[in-house]
Amino acid sequence: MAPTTQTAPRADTSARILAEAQRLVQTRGFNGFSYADIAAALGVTKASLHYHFPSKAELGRRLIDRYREHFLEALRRIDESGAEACGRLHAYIAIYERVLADDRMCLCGMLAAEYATLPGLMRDGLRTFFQANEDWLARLLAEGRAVGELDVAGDPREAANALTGALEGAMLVARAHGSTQSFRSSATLLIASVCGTSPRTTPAAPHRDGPGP
Amino acid sequence: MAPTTQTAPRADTSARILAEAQRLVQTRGFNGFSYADIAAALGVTKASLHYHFPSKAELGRRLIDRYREHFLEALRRIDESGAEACGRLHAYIAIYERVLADDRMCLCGMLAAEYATLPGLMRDGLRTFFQANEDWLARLLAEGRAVGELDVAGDPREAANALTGALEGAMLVARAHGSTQSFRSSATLLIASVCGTSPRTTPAAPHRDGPGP
DNA sequence: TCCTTTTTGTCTACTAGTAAGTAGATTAGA
DNA sequence: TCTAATCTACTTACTAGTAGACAAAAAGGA
Repeated sequence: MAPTTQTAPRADTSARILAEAQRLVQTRGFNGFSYADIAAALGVTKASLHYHFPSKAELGRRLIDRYREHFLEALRRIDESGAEACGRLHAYIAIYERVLADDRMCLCGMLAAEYATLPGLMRDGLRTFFQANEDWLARLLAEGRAVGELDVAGDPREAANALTGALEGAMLVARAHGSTQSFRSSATLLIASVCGTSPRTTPAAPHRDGPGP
Repeated sequence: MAPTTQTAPRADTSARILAEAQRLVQTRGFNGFSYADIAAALGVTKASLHYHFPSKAELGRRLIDRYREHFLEALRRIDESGAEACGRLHAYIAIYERVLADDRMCLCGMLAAEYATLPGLMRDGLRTFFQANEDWLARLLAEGRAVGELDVAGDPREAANALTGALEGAMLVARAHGSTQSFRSSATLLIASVCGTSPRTTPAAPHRDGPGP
């Protein structure tokens, strides 16, 4: 294997593996990279990766769980911002926008495409992510409608599901299109469809603590 | 290789390869299957596949081109149906619905996720597909708005782009969700957002001549 | 403090299996 | 007899995953 000089063990290897693996999944898909790719990027051997994450399936599951936790943290921050429904919706969409600005697809959106080829553990994790995501969004829509701020027809859960799908799809085609602008204009239209007036609060400040969500 | 008894050459092998390859891309992604999978499903050898499609990249490109042609044919049929804008929009969405009913993702939506890993030839084909798709849809939206039938705000091209993305994304999450209903309710909301009243014509009859689009 | 033991993380060197792709013989039909 | 289509048998490269040696640090005991 490549590195012939023995490097000192470093405590953050697990974290570095996760970060690089997440980047690879978000840009190339779970079937689009190998342990060798991670190893090369990090300057370690494949065996070392297997020490930290025995199988690719376990690594994948960890990535999903971590992504969901980061995502839910971001949602919690939005809740705590005290913004009105429309501002919170803008902040929600800004999360997606930051992912795309980094030339990435949503981790779980990418994995959703590969769903049929994923190990069972990962499939369960995916469903949990989308469920939690849509739960939060449905609550936001319901509250926004209750105070007369948002225009949501029918079941908020269905609207949340549609909005999630629309955002994931907007990222998908924007990446093939090679234009972030494509996503931005789609997002604007989606916002306008539920949020007639312009937001009364600015979106939450973009946080950049880690690689995701 | 598996088949030891020499089978008689059959003229439709190319077509059978394309059909099976398309099914595999739509269910597993371009990186989620191999020539061996197609060979096994068809009872031929890998070498035989390479005779018809020298490389996987060429096979992929052929799949995209064919898919686009079938798709545009379907759009032409909708145009020729003489339905009003709202009915044509329903028929357009019915195309996606039929793909999903077959437990498949849109071929190009799937490939869009894998975009970064695709050979150049395939990337070009993908962009052409989305361009043609959105061109048609933008024209429909513009016409529908001109006759006062559709409620489209802003540039019809941007609305078409957003709608395409929303439908692709709705398929994506519906597949992970395991429920066709998820797609259907999203589609209903999307239609309602531009097409206030119910359609005055029934959607075009589902054609089933081939494997796609 | 010095010495031993254990733990942690890494490496080299391998396995078995699969990937795409090729060379060349063989068959069947026009 | 020629050509299209198929087969057998292979190559090279990569896949996930493993066994076991090694080094450094941490922990514990005298």
